[in-house]
Amino acid sequence: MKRRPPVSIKTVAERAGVSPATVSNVLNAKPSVAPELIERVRSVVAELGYVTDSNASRLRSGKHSLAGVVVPDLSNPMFGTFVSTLETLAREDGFDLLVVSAANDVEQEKERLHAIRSWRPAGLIVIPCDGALSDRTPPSMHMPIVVVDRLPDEPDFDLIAVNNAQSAAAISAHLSEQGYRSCTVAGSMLSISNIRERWEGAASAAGDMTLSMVEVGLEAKGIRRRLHETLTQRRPEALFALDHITGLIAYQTMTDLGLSAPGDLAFACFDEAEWMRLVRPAITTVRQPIEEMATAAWQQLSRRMGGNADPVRTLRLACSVEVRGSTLREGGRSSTAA
Amino acid sequence: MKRRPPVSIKTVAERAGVSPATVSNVLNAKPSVAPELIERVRSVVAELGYVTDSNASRLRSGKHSLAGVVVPDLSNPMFGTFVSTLETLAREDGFDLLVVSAANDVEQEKERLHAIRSWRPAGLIVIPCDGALSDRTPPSMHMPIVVVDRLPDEPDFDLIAVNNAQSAAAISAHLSEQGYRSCTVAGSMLSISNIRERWEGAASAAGDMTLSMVEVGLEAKGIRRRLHETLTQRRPEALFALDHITGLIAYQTMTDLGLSAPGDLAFACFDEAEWMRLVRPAITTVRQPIEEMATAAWQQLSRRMGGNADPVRTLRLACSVEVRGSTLREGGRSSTAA
DNA sequence: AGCTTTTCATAAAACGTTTTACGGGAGGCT
DNA sequence: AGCCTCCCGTAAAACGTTTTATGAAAAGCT
Repeated sequence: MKRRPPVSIKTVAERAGVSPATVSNVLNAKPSVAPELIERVRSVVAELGYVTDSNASRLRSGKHSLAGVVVPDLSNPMFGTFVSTLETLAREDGFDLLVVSAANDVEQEKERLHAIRSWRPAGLIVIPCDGALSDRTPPSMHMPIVVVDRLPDEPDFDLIAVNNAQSAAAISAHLSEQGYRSCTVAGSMLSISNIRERWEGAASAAGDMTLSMVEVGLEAKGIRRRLHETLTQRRPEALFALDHITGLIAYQTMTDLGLSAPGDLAFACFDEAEWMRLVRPAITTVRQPIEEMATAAWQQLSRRMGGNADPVRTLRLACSVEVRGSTLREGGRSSTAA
Repeated sequence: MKRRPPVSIKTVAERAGVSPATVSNVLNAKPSVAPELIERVRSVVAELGYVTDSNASRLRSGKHSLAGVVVPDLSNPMFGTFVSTLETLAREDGFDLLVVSAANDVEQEKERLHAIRSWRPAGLIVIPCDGALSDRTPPSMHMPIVVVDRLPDEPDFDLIAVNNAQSAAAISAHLSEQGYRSCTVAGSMLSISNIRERWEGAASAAGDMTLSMVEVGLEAKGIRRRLHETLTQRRPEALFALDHITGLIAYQTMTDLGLSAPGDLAFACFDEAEWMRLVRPAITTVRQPIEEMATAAWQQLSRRMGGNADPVRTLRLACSVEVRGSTLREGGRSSTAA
């Protein structure tokens, strides 16, 4: 725990008997430095373990190498995977990532969105808690922003999302086709655009299956209560959870009540987690292409940071619908469709 | 996408008709600024949406408000939860977090550990890929570092970990007590300290149950192959997975082979994930206190960043052992113990 | 009024870089 | 020899802040 004086470019310069400018030139591989000096500087850098201060560098050169990522909740493995993928891509382009998670709280999201500006990132990738993003991005925030997964209220941003409506419709159609006559659709909140889109999609393809929607909120306790009510009071023939958390708690609640799929009721979930393939019977799901979303988001942000000023663009990726035992009426075989 | 000129403290100063120094004084709540000026500056700041540049601020003041976090893999929900918890704590203390994940790769970890220095964080919290951390932290890296979860090779760092050996011993003892005569213990790699500790703990309490260890590696394909071999060639009476990934793939493999616990063999896992309570029978696990680890890590780092120079300290937290159906011989009831 | 003290705003320096502009020396040409 | 390039290294300015030192005006005192 020695308190050595910090080593700066000056320290290196002195020790190598050159000027700071020369050290800078060596480190940034500028032409016109004598080979001998390059060598000398390099060795001093290695010896001292000197690393350029990115902040000072950015300050002078204006070249940023930091990008910000805002997700609703890092403890959700979907977002973890998203960030993880993003990070690999960013590093390839020489960027570091400042990651903040908003704990599913709109207030915190606002605060973090503000705080992150103080680091002057070159751009932002945001999965907003809900749609009201423009409130939280003052006009003075003039850096490229790519929004992912959830539609912002105003179409001022590039957007990467999935085809929520079609995918939900596929599940709905499948359930109807299997002969279920009633289905409860459960999702956190309709104010979140992807939940809304999924509900609308499901509704559009229900055929003569009667559909009802229940909003369960974001907090575990409340979700559990609402689902318990739903399953005990007038149990539907099918249950379709519109997001991961709701699906998880729905399955727990079913288990607690001694209900199993598809015997007591069919069960499907938008968003796929590992365990959904592990339980028996396995659960019918819609799997989102997380890695592809991350890749598309980074590419788009990359372009924007590079100065591209094309009109704002929306990209919808396709999910895969995985039909498994939890929704099959008879002992039919599971299949996969787009 | 307008390219406004960036707004700096000077812009604010001009517009408010004061000097930059005054603006700084207002923003940092220094005494001796006339109330009227405070008001004037505040309103211009709000109007322009000005946010202090943390980098420039740090450069001059030497006060850092950034801390680094290095985890092996963000797509692992345990680490996601860890980072998420950490972030809340950090924000409370006015810190932002630079999060990097090493994709379980020692080379990448080294590279990131190097790269992160360029941001001059005030301190680092690291969950290393393996033990050989000191290679990767050159002496010139003189900032406080708290290591979490895995012992570094040299005890130069503060450490927060769990009582791996005792907890694994508890599982081992439980299995032995239930009358299983042979148990295969599967873990990624013994070179990772917590896996090693768990194996040693398990071995210490096996009683007359014969134990054998199989190292499966970190990569899904290899893990699957090794476990498949183990379960088909000379199937033990019990299987104890020493980490989350191994546990997940072990369970998948069992399912694929049509084996179920505890009938065909008992199954237990170190590390608990949601699904382990959802499958039937539920799985016996050791649950690590992730949030507590994060809290302890931040507290310790906080102290160090505050200048505390006490001798390096190791903290071991207790896990809870959750005995469930997957290891119970008879139709016994599940119980919980420390 | 004349003095001291207090109050409060500012100019300028500094932080660690990169960049621009300059200059000294070596070599090539007439 | 004189001149013009070219090569290569450096001094100094600049980036956006905070801090230190300075000084002007206001207030308090006899």
